[in-house]
Amino acid sequence: MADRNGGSAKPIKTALSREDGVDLAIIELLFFAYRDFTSDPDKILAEYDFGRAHHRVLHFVNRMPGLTVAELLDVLKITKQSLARVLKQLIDTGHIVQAQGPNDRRQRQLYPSAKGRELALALARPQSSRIHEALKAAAPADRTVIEKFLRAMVNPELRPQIDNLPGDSRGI
Amino acid sequence: MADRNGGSAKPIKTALSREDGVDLAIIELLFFAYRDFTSDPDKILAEYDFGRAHHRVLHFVNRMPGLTVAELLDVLKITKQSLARVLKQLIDTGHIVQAQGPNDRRQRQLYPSAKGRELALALARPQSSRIHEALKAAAPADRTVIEKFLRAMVNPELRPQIDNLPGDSRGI
DNA sequence: AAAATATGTCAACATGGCTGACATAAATTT
DNA sequence: AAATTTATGTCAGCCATGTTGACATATTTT
Repeated sequence: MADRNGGSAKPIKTALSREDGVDLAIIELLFFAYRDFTSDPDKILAEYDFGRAHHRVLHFVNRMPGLTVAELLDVLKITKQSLARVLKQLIDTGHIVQAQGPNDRRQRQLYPSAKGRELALALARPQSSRIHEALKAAAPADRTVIEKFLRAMVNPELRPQIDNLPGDSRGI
Repeated sequence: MADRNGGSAKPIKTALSREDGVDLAIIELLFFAYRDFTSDPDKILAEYDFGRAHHRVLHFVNRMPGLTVAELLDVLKITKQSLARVLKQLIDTGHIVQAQGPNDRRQRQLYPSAKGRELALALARPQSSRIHEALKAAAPADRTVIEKFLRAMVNPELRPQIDNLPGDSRGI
Protein backbone atom coordinates (compact mmCIF):
# COMPACT_ATOMS: atom_id res chain seq x y z
CA MET A 1 0.00 0.00 0.00
CA ALA A 2 2.80 2.40 0.86
CA ASP A 3 3.98 4.10 -2.32
CA ARG A 4 7.66 3.93 -1.55
CA ASN A 5 9.91 5.66 -4.04
CA GLY A 6 12.19 2.68 -4.27
CA GLY A 7 9.28 0.47 -5.26
CA SER A 8 8.42 0.28 -8.92
CA ALA A 9 5.62 2.69 -9.72
CA LYS A 10 3.19 1.91 -12.50
CA PRO A 11 4.59 2.70 -15.97
CA ILE A 12 2.67 5.10 -18.19
CA LYS A 13 2.50 3.65 -21.68
CA THR A 14 0.92 6.53 -23.58
CA ALA A 15 3.18 9.15 -25.11
CA LEU A 16 3.17 12.74 -23.96
CA SER A 17 1.71 14.61 -26.91
CA ARG A 18 0.30 17.95 -27.89
CA GLU A 19 -3.05 17.04 -26.36
CA ASP A 20 -1.41 17.81 -23.05
CA GLY A 21 -1.61 21.48 -23.95
CA VAL A 22 2.08 22.00 -24.41
CA ASP A 23 3.97 23.10 -27.51
CA LEU A 24 6.20 20.05 -27.82
CA ALA A 25 6.93 20.62 -31.50
CA ILE A 26 8.78 23.90 -31.08
CA ILE A 27 10.33 22.84 -27.77
CA GLU A 28 11.99 19.89 -29.47
CA LEU A 29 12.88 21.75 -32.63
CA LEU A 30 14.73 24.32 -30.57
CA PHE A 31 16.66 21.59 -28.78
CA PHE A 32 17.75 19.79 -31.95
CA ALA A 33 18.34 22.95 -33.96
CA TYR A 34 20.50 24.54 -31.30
CA ARG A 35 22.50 21.38 -30.75
CA ASP A 36 23.46 21.09 -34.38
CA PHE A 37 23.92 24.84 -34.75
CA THR A 38 26.59 24.84 -32.06
CA SER A 39 28.29 21.69 -33.33
CA ASP A 40 29.73 23.56 -36.33
CA PRO A 41 32.07 25.91 -34.45
CA ASP A 42 32.80 23.27 -31.81
CA LYS A 43 34.84 21.30 -34.35
CA ILE A 44 36.99 24.31 -35.19
CA LEU A 45 37.40 25.30 -31.56
CA ALA A 46 38.73 21.86 -30.66
CA GLU A 47 41.73 22.45 -32.95
CA TYR A 48 42.67 25.47 -30.83
CA ASP A 49 41.97 23.74 -27.50
CA PHE A 50 39.16 26.23 -27.03
CA GLY A 51 35.57 25.58 -26.01
CA ARG A 52 32.22 27.18 -26.42
CA ALA A 53 33.02 29.65 -23.65
CA HIS A 54 35.96 31.02 -25.65
CA HIS A 55 33.67 31.33 -28.66
CA ARG A 56 31.18 33.50 -26.81
CA VAL A 57 33.83 35.81 -25.42
CA LEU A 58 35.56 36.14 -28.77
CA HIS A 59 32.28 36.77 -30.54
CA PHE A 60 31.11 39.62 -28.36
CA VAL A 61 34.53 41.25 -28.18
CA ASN A 62 34.46 41.30 -31.98
CA ARG A 63 30.94 42.65 -32.02
CA MET A 64 31.58 45.35 -29.42
CA PRO A 65 35.28 46.21 -29.62
CA GLY A 66 36.45 48.27 -26.66
CA LEU A 67 33.82 46.95 -24.28
CA THR A 68 34.88 46.69 -20.67
CA VAL A 69 35.08 43.52 -18.60
CA ALA A 70 31.96 44.54 -16.69
CA GLU A 71 30.04 45.09 -19.93
CA LEU A 72 31.10 41.70 -21.23
CA LEU A 73 29.96 40.03 -18.02
CA ASP A 74 26.61 41.75 -18.39
CA VAL A 75 26.15 40.36 -21.89
CA LEU A 76 27.26 36.83 -21.06
CA LYS A 77 25.60 36.66 -17.62
CA ILE A 78 28.41 34.66 -16.08
CA THR A 79 30.67 35.39 -13.12
CA LYS A 80 33.98 37.19 -13.49
CA GLN A 81 35.77 34.04 -12.26
CA SER A 82 34.30 32.04 -15.10
CA LEU A 83 35.22 34.72 -17.58
CA ALA A 84 38.75 35.10 -16.20
CA ARG A 85 39.80 31.58 -17.16
CA VAL A 86 38.87 31.79 -20.81
CA LEU A 87 39.70 35.46 -21.26
CA LYS A 88 43.23 34.88 -20.00
CA GLN A 89 43.73 32.15 -22.58
CA LEU A 90 42.41 34.33 -25.38
CA ILE A 91 44.77 37.12 -24.34
CA ASP A 92 47.74 34.77 -23.95
CA THR A 93 47.19 33.34 -27.43
CA GLY A 94 46.97 36.84 -28.91
CA HIS A 95 43.33 36.69 -29.98
CA ILE A 96 42.23 39.49 -27.67
CA VAL A 97 44.17 42.55 -26.51
CA GLN A 98 43.50 44.75 -23.51
CA ALA A 99 43.75 48.52 -23.24
CA GLN A 100 43.39 50.77 -20.25
CA GLY A 101 40.12 52.68 -20.14
CA PRO A 102 40.64 56.22 -21.47
CA ASN A 103 38.53 57.95 -18.84
CA ASP A 104 38.59 55.42 -16.04
CA ARG A 105 41.98 53.79 -15.81
CA ARG A 106 40.65 50.94 -13.69
CA GLN A 107 38.74 49.61 -16.65
CA ARG A 108 40.13 47.19 -19.21
CA GLN A 109 38.83 47.63 -22.71
CA LEU A 110 38.85 44.51 -24.82
CA TYR A 111 39.66 44.43 -28.52
CA PRO A 112 40.18 41.62 -30.99
CA SER A 113 43.54 41.33 -32.74
CA ALA A 114 43.64 40.52 -36.46
CA LYS A 115 44.05 36.90 -35.42
CA GLY A 116 41.05 37.16 -33.12
CA ARG A 117 38.95 38.73 -35.83
CA GLU A 118 39.84 35.96 -38.24
CA LEU A 119 38.95 33.24 -35.78
CA ALA A 120 35.65 34.89 -34.91
CA LEU A 121 34.79 35.00 -38.60
CA ALA A 122 35.88 31.41 -39.14
CA LEU A 123 33.57 30.35 -36.31
CA ALA A 124 30.63 32.39 -37.55
CA ARG A 125 30.87 31.24 -41.16
CA PRO A 126 29.60 27.66 -40.81
CA GLN A 127 26.79 28.83 -38.59
CA SER A 128 25.91 31.46 -41.13
CA SER A 129 25.97 28.88 -43.91
CA ARG A 130 23.62 26.65 -41.98
CA ILE A 131 21.22 29.55 -41.51
CA HIS A 132 21.51 30.48 -45.17
CA GLU A 133 20.70 26.91 -46.20
CA ALA A 134 17.77 26.79 -43.81
CA LEU A 135 16.39 30.01 -45.28
CA LYS A 136 16.68 28.85 -48.88
CA ALA A 137 13.19 27.41 -48.94
CA ALA A 138 11.79 30.47 -47.18
CA ALA A 139 10.28 33.60 -48.69
CA PRO A 140 12.13 36.88 -48.13
CA ALA A 141 9.48 38.04 -45.67
CA ASP A 142 9.94 34.88 -43.63
CA ARG A 143 13.23 36.11 -42.27
CA THR A 144 11.41 38.88 -40.48
CA VAL A 145 8.99 36.38 -38.97
CA ILE A 146 11.85 34.25 -37.68
CA GLU A 147 13.79 37.19 -36.28
CA LYS A 148 10.72 38.55 -34.55
CA PHE A 149 9.93 35.18 -33.03
CA LEU A 150 13.45 34.63 -31.72
CA ARG A 151 13.61 38.15 -30.33
CA ALA A 152 10.31 37.60 -28.55
CA MET A 153 11.72 34.43 -26.98
CA VAL A 154 14.33 36.51 -25.18
CA ASN A 155 13.52 37.93 -21.74
CA PRO A 156 12.02 41.41 -22.34
CA GLU A 157 14.57 43.27 -20.22
CA LEU A 158 17.41 41.91 -22.38
CA ARG A 159 15.94 42.83 -25.75
CA PRO A 160 17.39 46.36 -25.77
CA GLN A 161 20.85 44.83 -25.38
CA ILE A 162 20.31 42.81 -28.55
CA ASP A 163 18.86 45.75 -30.42
CA ASN A 164 21.93 47.81 -29.65
CA LEU A 165 24.38 45.45 -31.29
CA PRO A 166 25.81 47.12 -34.37
CA GLY A 167 25.47 46.47 -38.05
CA ASP A 168 22.10 45.02 -38.69
CA SER A 169 18.67 46.46 -39.09
CA ARG A 170 17.32 45.51 -35.70
CA GLY A 171 18.88 48.41 -33.88
CA ILE A 172 17.86 51.03 -36.43
CA MET B 1 59.58 42.84 -35.83
CA ALA B 2 58.87 39.33 -34.57
CA ASP B 3 55.14 38.98 -34.04
CA ARG B 4 55.35 37.03 -30.81
CA ASN B 5 52.07 35.87 -29.41
CA GLY B 6 52.89 37.16 -25.98
CA GLY B 7 53.46 40.62 -27.38
CA SER B 8 50.45 42.90 -27.72
CA ALA B 9 49.07 42.69 -31.25
CA LYS B 10 47.34 45.68 -32.76
CA PRO B 11 43.73 46.08 -31.57
CA ILE B 12 40.96 46.18 -34.17
CA LYS B 13 38.59 48.99 -33.33
CA THR B 14 35.84 48.41 -35.88
CA ALA B 15 32.97 46.12 -34.98
CA LEU B 16 32.35 42.88 -36.77
CA SER B 17 29.12 43.48 -38.63
CA ARG B 18 26.94 42.03 -41.34
CA GLU B 19 29.18 43.51 -44.00
CA ASP B 20 31.49 40.65 -43.24
CA GLY B 21 29.06 38.38 -45.04
CA VAL B 22 27.89 36.55 -41.98
CA ASP B 23 24.39 36.32 -40.53
CA LEU B 24 25.18 37.77 -37.14
CA ALA B 25 21.58 38.72 -36.40
CA ILE B 26 20.19 35.21 -36.34
CA ILE B 27 23.35 33.76 -34.79
CA GLU B 28 22.96 36.06 -31.81
CA LEU B 29 19.20 35.71 -31.59
CA LEU B 30 19.57 31.95 -31.36
CA PHE B 31 22.09 32.32 -28.55
CA PHE B 32 19.98 34.66 -26.44
CA ALA B 33 16.68 32.94 -27.21
CA TYR B 34 17.99 29.50 -26.30
CA ARG B 35 19.62 30.73 -23.13
CA ASP B 36 16.42 32.21 -21.79
CA PHE B 37 14.33 29.33 -23.10
CA THR B 38 16.32 26.85 -21.01
CA SER B 39 16.37 29.08 -17.93
CA ASP B 40 12.66 28.39 -17.24
CA PRO B 41 12.91 24.66 -16.47
CA ASP B 42 16.32 25.10 -14.83
CA LYS B 43 14.69 26.86 -11.89
CA ILE B 44 12.26 23.99 -11.31
CA LEU B 45 14.95 21.35 -11.75
CA ALA B 46 17.10 22.95 -9.07
CA GLU B 47 14.37 22.19 -6.49
CA TYR B 48 14.74 18.50 -7.26
CA ASP B 49 18.54 18.56 -7.40
CA PHE B 50 18.24 17.73 -11.07
CA GLY B 51 19.95 19.38 -14.00
CA ARG B 52 19.38 19.89 -17.67
CA ALA B 53 20.56 16.36 -18.39
CA HIS B 54 17.74 14.93 -16.27
CA HIS B 55 15.30 17.12 -18.14
CA ARG B 56 16.32 15.75 -21.52
CA VAL B 57 16.10 12.15 -20.41
CA LEU B 58 12.75 12.66 -18.73
CA HIS B 59 11.41 14.51 -21.73
CA PHE B 60 12.18 11.86 -24.31
CA VAL B 61 11.12 8.98 -22.08
CA ASN B 62 7.77 10.74 -21.81
CA ARG B 63 7.64 11.34 -25.53
CA MET B 64 8.62 7.78 -26.49
CA PRO B 65 7.51 5.54 -23.63
CA GLY B 66 9.00 2.07 -23.84
CA LEU B 67 12.08 3.15 -25.74
CA THR B 68 15.23 1.19 -25.02
CA VAL B 69 18.44 2.55 -23.55
CA ALA B 70 20.13 2.30 -26.94
CA GLU B 71 17.32 4.25 -28.61
CA LEU B 72 17.54 6.95 -25.96
CA LEU B 73 21.28 7.24 -26.47
CA ASP B 74 20.68 7.65 -30.19
CA VAL B 75 18.29 10.53 -29.62
CA LEU B 76 20.44 12.32 -27.07
CA LYS B 77 23.79 11.61 -28.77
CA ILE B 78 25.64 11.11 -25.50
CA THR B 79 27.57 8.14 -24.13
CA LYS B 80 25.97 5.47 -22.01
CA GLN B 81 28.21 6.47 -19.09
CA SER B 82 26.84 10.01 -19.22
CA LEU B 83 23.31 8.69 -19.42
CA ALA B 84 23.81 6.17 -16.60
CA ARG B 85 24.43 8.82 -13.99
CA VAL B 86 21.24 10.77 -14.54
CA LEU B 87 19.05 7.81 -15.48
CA LYS B 88 19.91 6.05 -12.23
CA GLN B 89 18.79 9.09 -10.25
CA LEU B 90 15.53 9.33 -12.17
CA ILE B 91 14.84 5.65 -11.50
CA ASP B 92 15.81 5.90 -7.83
CA THR B 93 13.47 8.85 -7.33
CA GLY B 94 10.64 6.99 -9.02
CA HIS B 95 10.30 9.27 -12.06
CA ILE B 96 11.22 6.56 -14.54
CA VAL B 97 10.57 2.82 -14.39
CA GLN B 98 12.32 0.06 -16.31
CA ALA B 99 10.82 -3.05 -17.88
CA GLN B 100 12.50 -5.98 -19.55
CA GLY B 101 12.22 -5.99 -23.33
CA PRO B 102 9.39 -8.30 -24.45
CA ASN B 103 11.25 -9.86 -27.37
CA ASP B 104 14.83 -9.27 -26.37
CA ARG B 105 15.24 -9.71 -22.64
CA ARG B 106 18.59 -7.93 -22.62
CA GLN B 107 16.88 -4.66 -23.40
CA ARG B 108 15.50 -2.27 -20.80
CA GLN B 109 12.42 -0.37 -21.84
CA LEU B 110 11.98 2.98 -20.15
CA TYR B 111 8.63 4.39 -19.06
CA PRO B 112 7.65 7.43 -17.04
CA SER B 113 5.73 6.93 -13.79
CA ALA B 114 2.80 9.22 -12.98
CA LYS B 115 5.30 11.30 -11.00
CA GLY B 116 7.66 11.40 -13.99
CA ARG B 117 4.87 12.44 -16.31
CA GLU B 118 3.87 15.25 -13.99
CA LEU B 119 7.40 16.58 -13.73
CA ALA B 120 7.90 16.42 -17.49
CA LEU B 121 4.74 18.45 -17.94
CA ALA B 122 5.73 20.93 -15.25
CA LEU B 123 9.05 21.48 -17.04
CA ALA B 124 7.46 21.84 -20.47
CA ARG B 125 4.78 24.29 -19.38
CA PRO B 126 6.89 27.43 -18.83
CA GLN B 127 8.74 26.77 -22.09
CA SER B 128 5.43 26.37 -23.85
CA SER B 129 4.14 29.59 -22.31
CA ARG B 130 7.20 31.45 -23.52
CA ILE B 131 6.64 30.13 -27.03
CA HIS B 132 2.97 30.99 -26.85
CA GLU B 133 3.79 34.54 -25.80
CA ALA B 134 6.36 34.86 -28.55
CA LEU B 135 3.82 33.74 -31.13
CA LYS B 136 1.14 36.16 -29.98
CA ALA B 137 2.24 38.84 -32.38
CA ALA B 138 2.61 36.34 -35.22
CA ALA B 139 0.08 35.37 -37.85
CA PRO B 140 -1.18 31.76 -37.81
CA ALA B 141 0.83 30.95 -40.92
CA ASP B 142 4.00 32.21 -39.23
CA ARG B 143 4.16 29.14 -37.02
CA THR B 144 4.74 27.02 -40.09
CA VAL B 145 7.54 29.31 -41.22
CA ILE B 146 9.24 29.04 -37.84
CA GLU B 147 8.86 25.26 -37.62
CA LYS B 148 10.21 24.81 -41.13
CA PHE B 149 13.18 27.02 -40.40
CA LEU B 150 14.08 25.24 -37.17
CA ARG B 151 13.67 21.85 -38.79
CA ALA B 152 15.97 22.93 -41.61
CA MET B 153 18.58 23.96 -39.04
CA VAL B 154 18.84 20.35 -37.90
CA ASN B 155 21.33 18.03 -39.60
CA PRO B 156 19.47 16.36 -42.50
CA GLU B 157 20.11 12.80 -41.31
CA LEU B 158 18.43 13.56 -37.97
CA ARG B 159 15.25 15.09 -39.38
CA PRO B 160 13.43 11.76 -39.75
CA GLN B 161 13.95 11.18 -36.02
CA ILE B 162 12.16 14.43 -35.27
CA ASP B 163 9.40 13.72 -37.75
CA ASN B 164 8.70 10.39 -36.09
CA LEU B 165 7.98 11.85 -32.68
CA PRO B 166 4.30 11.36 -31.91
CA GLY B 167 1.40 13.71 -31.56
CA ASP B 168 1.98 16.68 -33.79
CA SER B 169 1.48 17.34 -37.44
CA ARG B 170 5.10 17.15 -38.52
CA GLY B 171 5.20 13.40 -38.83
CA ILE B 172 2.00 13.14 -40.84
C1' DA C 1 41.07 60.62 4.24
C1' DA C 2 37.60 57.33 3.57
C1' DA C 3 34.62 54.75 0.81
C1' DA C 4 33.20 52.76 -3.33
C1' DT C 5 34.29 50.68 -7.76
C1' DA C 6 36.72 47.81 -11.55
C1' DT C 7 39.42 44.24 -11.99
C1' DG C 8 42.23 40.19 -10.80
C1' DT C 9 43.16 36.01 -8.30
C1' DC C 10 43.08 31.91 -5.15
C1' DA C 11 40.58 27.93 -3.59
C1' DA C 12 36.96 24.75 -3.55
C1' DC C 13 32.91 22.69 -5.50
C1' DA C 14 29.07 20.85 -8.96
C1' DT C 15 27.40 19.37 -13.38
C1' DG C 16 27.64 16.88 -17.30
C1' DG C 17 30.23 15.75 -21.04
C1' DC C 18 34.24 12.32 -22.32
C1' DT C 19 37.48 7.78 -22.69
C1' DG C 20 38.93 3.21 -21.36
C1' DA C 21 38.26 -1.10 -19.21
C1' DC C 22 35.71 -4.76 -17.69
C1' DA C 23 31.32 -7.72 -16.17
C1' DT C 24 26.96 -9.99 -17.08
C1' DA C 25 23.16 -11.90 -19.38
C1' DA C 26 20.92 -12.97 -23.40
C1' DA C 27 20.70 -13.59 -28.32
C1' DT C 28 22.83 -15.05 -32.49
C1' DT C 29 26.02 -17.53 -35.28
C1' DT C 30 28.92 -21.22 -36.29
C1' DA D 1 26.87 -27.16 -27.95
C1' DA D 2 30.24 -23.73 -28.19
C1' DA D 3 31.73 -19.37 -29.60
C1' DT D 4 30.66 -14.78 -30.65
C1' DT D 5 28.12 -10.69 -30.63
C1' DT D 6 24.97 -7.55 -28.50
C1' DA D 7 22.55 -4.70 -24.75
C1' DT D 8 23.31 -3.01 -20.66
C1' DG D 9 25.67 -1.78 -16.37
C1' DT D 10 29.54 -0.08 -13.74
C1' DC D 11 34.11 1.62 -12.06
C1' DA D 12 37.65 5.04 -12.43
C1' DG D 13 39.48 9.10 -13.95
C1' DC D 14 39.74 13.36 -16.94
C1' DC D 15 38.10 17.91 -18.80
C1' DA D 16 35.29 22.19 -19.55
C1' DT D 17 32.64 25.48 -17.63
C1' DG D 18 29.63 27.03 -14.53
C1' DT D 19 29.20 28.35 -9.26
C1' DT D 20 30.40 30.72 -4.30
C1' DG D 21 33.38 33.01 -1.04
C1' DA D 22 37.33 35.58 0.24
C1' DC D 23 40.71 38.77 -0.46
C1' DA D 24 44.23 42.17 -3.03
C1' DT D 25 45.18 46.24 -5.84
C1' DA D 26 44.57 50.38 -8.26
C1' DT D 27 41.76 54.08 -9.10
C1' DT D 28 37.87 57.06 -8.67
C1' DT D 29 34.41 59.26 -5.98
C1' DT D 30 32.69 61.22 -1.83
